[in-house]
Amino acid sequence: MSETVPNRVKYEEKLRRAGIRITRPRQVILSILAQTEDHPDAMEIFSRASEIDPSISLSTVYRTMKLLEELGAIHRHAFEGGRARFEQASQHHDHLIDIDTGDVIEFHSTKIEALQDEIARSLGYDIVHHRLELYGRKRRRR
Amino acid sequence: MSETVPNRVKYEEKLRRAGIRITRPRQVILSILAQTEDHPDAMEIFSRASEIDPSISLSTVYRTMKLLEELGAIHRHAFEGGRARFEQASQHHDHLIDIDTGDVIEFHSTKIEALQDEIARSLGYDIVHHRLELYGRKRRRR
DNA sequence: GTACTTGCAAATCCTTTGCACGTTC
DNA sequence: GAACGTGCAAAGGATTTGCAAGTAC
Repeated sequence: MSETVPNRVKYEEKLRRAGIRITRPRQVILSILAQTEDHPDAMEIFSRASEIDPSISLSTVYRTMKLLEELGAIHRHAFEGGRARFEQASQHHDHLIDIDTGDVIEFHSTKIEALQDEIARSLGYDIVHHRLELYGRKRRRR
Repeated sequence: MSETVPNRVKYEEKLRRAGIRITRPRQVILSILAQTEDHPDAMEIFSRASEIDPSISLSTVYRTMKLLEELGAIHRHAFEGGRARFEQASQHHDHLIDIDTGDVIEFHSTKIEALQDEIARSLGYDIVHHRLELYGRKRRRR
C-alpha cells in the first residue's frame, strides 16, 4: 500500500497492453494478488475478494487466474492435495511445503538445476520446465 | 511370464499376508501391474483389465490401486495433466516426462538428493518425501 | 455362513462453460 | 453500441462411495 509502484498497477498495465478490460472484479482480484505473500488457492482468493465485493463470483476468480496465467503474470502450482494454488510470477524458484501446516517456503538452487540439465541432456532431452517440491516437517529442536 | 517368481505372485503374497482376499478382479489387475513397464493411469489399467475380464469395473480398479498404495506395493504419481498414473514400487527414483508423447523416463541422482537434504535442513525442515519431475522434449539431432 | 468385495449408479471435489444480462472502451 | 466480461447454474473430468448382491475363506 505504500509501495512506489503498486504491483496492482503493474498488473493493470500488463492487462491494458494486452487489450484486456480493467473491470471492477479484476481490479479487486488484482489487488489481492498484489498484496499476497502466500500461495492462495482459488477459494481463498474468492473469499478475500468477497469481503471487498460480495458480488464477485468464483467463476470470475478462475477466469481471471487463467487469464493472468496465460499472460505469464502468475504461476499455477499443483501441490499435493486438491486445489491449485497461485502466486505472482517472479524469478524462478522451487517450493518446500510444510506437510503439517501447508505453509510454502520458496528456495532456489543453481546447483540442482545444473544437475537437472545434465541429467536431461544425458537422456537426450532438453528441459522445458520442471517441478521440484520438497514435502517436509519442521525440525523440532531438542 | 517366464520369470522365476512372477511379480503377480509377490503381490498376491503381500495381499494374503495383509489378510486381504485374492479375488478374481484383483488377480487380473495384479497381473497387469506385474507385466507393466510403463506408468498407466486407472483408465488404462481398466481397459487392459476389461480385455481379460469385461465384468471388472473402474471402481474396482480405483479401489485396488488405493489398496496397493496403502500396502506400499505401488506408487501414485500426479504428473501434469489430468489423471494419476501408477507404477510398481521399487527403488526410489524421479521422472523425466516427454511433453510430446507422455513417455516417462526414470532416473535417480544421489547428488540432487543430497542437495535437497541440505536445503531443507538449512530451512529447519526434515524432508518426508519429495517430487522432482523434469518435463522435456527430445533433442533433435542436427 | 460371515465378512469382505464387487458392480452400478449416484455423489464429490475442483474447475470450466453456456447463456442471457451488464459494462467497458 | 459493439465487443467483451460477469454471475449463475449446469456441465465436466477424475475419483470416491452407498448399497444390495456376490464370493472368498
